[in-house]
Amino acid sequence: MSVTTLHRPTHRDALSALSAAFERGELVTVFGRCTVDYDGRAASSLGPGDRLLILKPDGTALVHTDEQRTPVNWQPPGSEHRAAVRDGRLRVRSVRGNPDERLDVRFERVDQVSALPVTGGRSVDVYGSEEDLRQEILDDPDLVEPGFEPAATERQTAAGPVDLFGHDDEGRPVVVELKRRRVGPDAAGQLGRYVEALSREVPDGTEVRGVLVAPSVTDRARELLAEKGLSHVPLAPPAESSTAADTAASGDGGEPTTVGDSSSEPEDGAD
Amino acid sequence: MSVTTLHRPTHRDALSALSAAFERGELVTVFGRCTVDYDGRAASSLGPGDRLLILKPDGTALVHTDEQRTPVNWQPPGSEHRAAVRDGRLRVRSVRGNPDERLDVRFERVDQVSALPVTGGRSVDVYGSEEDLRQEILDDPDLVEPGFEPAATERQTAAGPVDLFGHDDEGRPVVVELKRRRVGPDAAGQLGRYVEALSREVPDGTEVRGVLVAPSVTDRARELLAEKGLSHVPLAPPAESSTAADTAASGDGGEPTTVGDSSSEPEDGAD
DNA sequence: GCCTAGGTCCCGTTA
DNA sequence: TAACGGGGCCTAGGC
Repeated sequence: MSVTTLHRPTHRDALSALSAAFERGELVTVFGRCTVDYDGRAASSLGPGDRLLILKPDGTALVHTDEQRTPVNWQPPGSEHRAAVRDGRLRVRSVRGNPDERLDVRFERVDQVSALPVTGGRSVDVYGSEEDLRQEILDDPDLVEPGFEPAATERQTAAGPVDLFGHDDEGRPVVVELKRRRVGPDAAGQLGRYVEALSREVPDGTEVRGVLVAPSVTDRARELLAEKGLSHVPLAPPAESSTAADTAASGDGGEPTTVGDSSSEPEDGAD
Repeated sequence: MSVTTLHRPTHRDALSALSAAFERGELVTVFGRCTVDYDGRAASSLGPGDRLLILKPDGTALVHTDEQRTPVNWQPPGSEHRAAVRDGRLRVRSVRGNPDERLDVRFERVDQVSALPVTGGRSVDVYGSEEDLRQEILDDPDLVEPGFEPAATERQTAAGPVDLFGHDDEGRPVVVELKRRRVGPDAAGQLGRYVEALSREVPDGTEVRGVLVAPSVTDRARELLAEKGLSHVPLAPPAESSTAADTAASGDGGEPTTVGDSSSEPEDGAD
């Protein structure tokens, strides 16, 4: 029910702990000196070093070094973890099909094995997404342009679903592509594909307009939009969406301690 | 020099361990009941639960639950980690600028704090990348089409750098876009942009051809290619690039133990 | 610093 | 199942 940790276990003991933890549906961390080999969509191999292996009960495997947000090697959810002792070393193998992929982590030394009973919420609602931008516009269509009237979201076309479809103040069909952040040439191309597809579904001679709603666009994207006769409306998702969690900075309780890069700035409790 | 672990430490002791570990440049894991709040490019908040927090000396912060490869919350490298005890609870705050972002993890209970001295290689060479595909073609240009002659890689155009540029057996300019895996409409659009840009840099009337080299393309992508007069050459990166690490399956040493989803298959030592 | 595109992208949704 | 597009994408390489 609580955390189980083995320090410098034998490889056999580490194996036992691993197996037991997984039967309990717990998350497992293994730290020690290991090599990592991956073969699947691509292939890689990593020489000996001390790294952190994380095994999740959903089949996820992560190998982390002391740098980067991205694991140096991994296996996605749905994989099957197997552990064994081979040649006196703990070997953790994570395998999946479709595509066929295999990750092998071979420990020559195990410093720590921990079994962590994870509970509680695992999904976050994120504010500031493209969906929030859509809602913002549906609440006030004039943000796109005066007289704009939304007709459908996710309207299907031969080129795929259009974020927002409607008509302008003169009744012309308008395709709106939404982006939560600054966009490059790809977004202009995407909008262009939708406009072209819709142009073919509409009576000959009917002009279909295209509007890219995004906080900003790069120069190249702007050129592309101009070439294709598309326009850009600068608009960002709302900063907050009702629920905020910003009630800090009250009451002391201990001097903050800076860790990591020792900044030269003076420390104080604020912010 | 080795692993340091605290079990059920007080919040103050956890704080001390954290600070000490970071001064030693070690990776830190914290497991316990916590809430997580993020505010930056977007915003989110996560209610109480038992989760694994990983703090790297390069400024990376990861909050993992028992599911998914992607952390439920995080902070990219370059952030600054600070820890403090507020209202009797351990609070880890990770902040960065450009963009301004903040991650707060507040523990109401700390089950374990570990400091892990990570060493050894942290970067992998991956085989099967787009670069390997390029090399494959440079070694044998006929793979694109008989008589194809490469002239430049990363050739600059107004629309950006072209993966591979050359001429066909009749001397016509050819733009080659490389993809390591099956591609969709976006790749067709990308190639189209390059072809169009190059057409403008070339004498009037000179036809610029476009070739998409990829293992396969989706139906929609195929249609787009056809519309734009572009072609597809089915070709994948080489399966292996000299260095292989596949010498397992020799010698027993212990019965493999299946952990995780208990598969009904009989276990044996092979593969 | 921004821009551009690749990635073992991951991930959810829909046809 | 495959395909398509979003993502706090992350990350590397240029300019």
